[in-house]
Amino acid sequence: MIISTRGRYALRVMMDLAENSSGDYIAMKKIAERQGLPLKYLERILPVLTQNRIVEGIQGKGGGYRLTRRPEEYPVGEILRLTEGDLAPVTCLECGAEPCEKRAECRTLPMWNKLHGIINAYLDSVTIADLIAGNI
Amino acid sequence: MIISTRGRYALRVMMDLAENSSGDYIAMKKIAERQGLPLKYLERILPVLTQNRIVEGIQGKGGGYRLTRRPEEYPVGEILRLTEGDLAPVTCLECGAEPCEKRAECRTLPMWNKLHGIINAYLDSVTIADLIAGNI
DNA sequence: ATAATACCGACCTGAATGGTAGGTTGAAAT
DNA sequence: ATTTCAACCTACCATTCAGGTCGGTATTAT
Repeated sequence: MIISTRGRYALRVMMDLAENSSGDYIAMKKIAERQGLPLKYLERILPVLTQNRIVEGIQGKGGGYRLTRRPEEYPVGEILRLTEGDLAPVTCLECGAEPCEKRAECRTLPMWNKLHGIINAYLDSVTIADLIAGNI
Repeated sequence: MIISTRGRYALRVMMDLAENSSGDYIAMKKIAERQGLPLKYLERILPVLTQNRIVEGIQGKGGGYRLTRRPEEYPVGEILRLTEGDLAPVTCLECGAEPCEKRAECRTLPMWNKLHGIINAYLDSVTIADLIAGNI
């Protein structure tokens, strides 16, 4: 399994924000209720999205979250890379990984590299708008 | 990360068996030494390969393992599915998973399905012989 | 008999998942 | 000013999984 609940919940939140965008900020409590997800857990997932300007978060009464782009401008891959970390198929390809000493002669690495590329290319070809429209 | 050491080690073993096939059975101890992998751990990984006739294992002195097909007849995907379980990107798609009650209306499922297909198609297009030949 | 080998089950450690609990900060409504 | 609602933050916790290790048993050639 690659994609944990963190990434899946983040996608659900993004879709909810996209579908209920009236210009107002939307409280996470509303989204949690609508989507049937644990509020406290969502609160732990969302900071990375606000820090990366994926969504805009406003505190205080009447606050909440709002998209910063149009739904068709959010590739699914971008959301997943932020919430899940790299979508690397093997640890060797992860960003922070200490380089494997067999890297130079490794004969499986090209395969993992290509797989990594294929996965990212596909996930970046789908947008939040596509998910909503059922355009898969 | 999708692929753990189980699957990666299994591939290394298969490549080693393919490259050192003289018709004789090859002791796992030899492979562990050559590849620098923990023998005891390999012994825990291999039974699933023998049970599925991927390799043939013979006990006793002079025993060991031997491929049952030619290297070009082993798709990487087959080895990985046996050692890693499904290569499903989300738990919802795993074989033994209890069906999600939102499955019918889930709008991300088609994307996961397609991704799953893409991953399997690629990994099944590469064979052990390709890995050895650097044919990626 | 002995040595070498696959095979098998129990155990162990550390990290990650999937949360929960409780509080702090900030802004708007009263 | 006070209250209320919201994001934000830190610590904790239970369960599962990764990546092994350990010790032994069954089987076969010499």
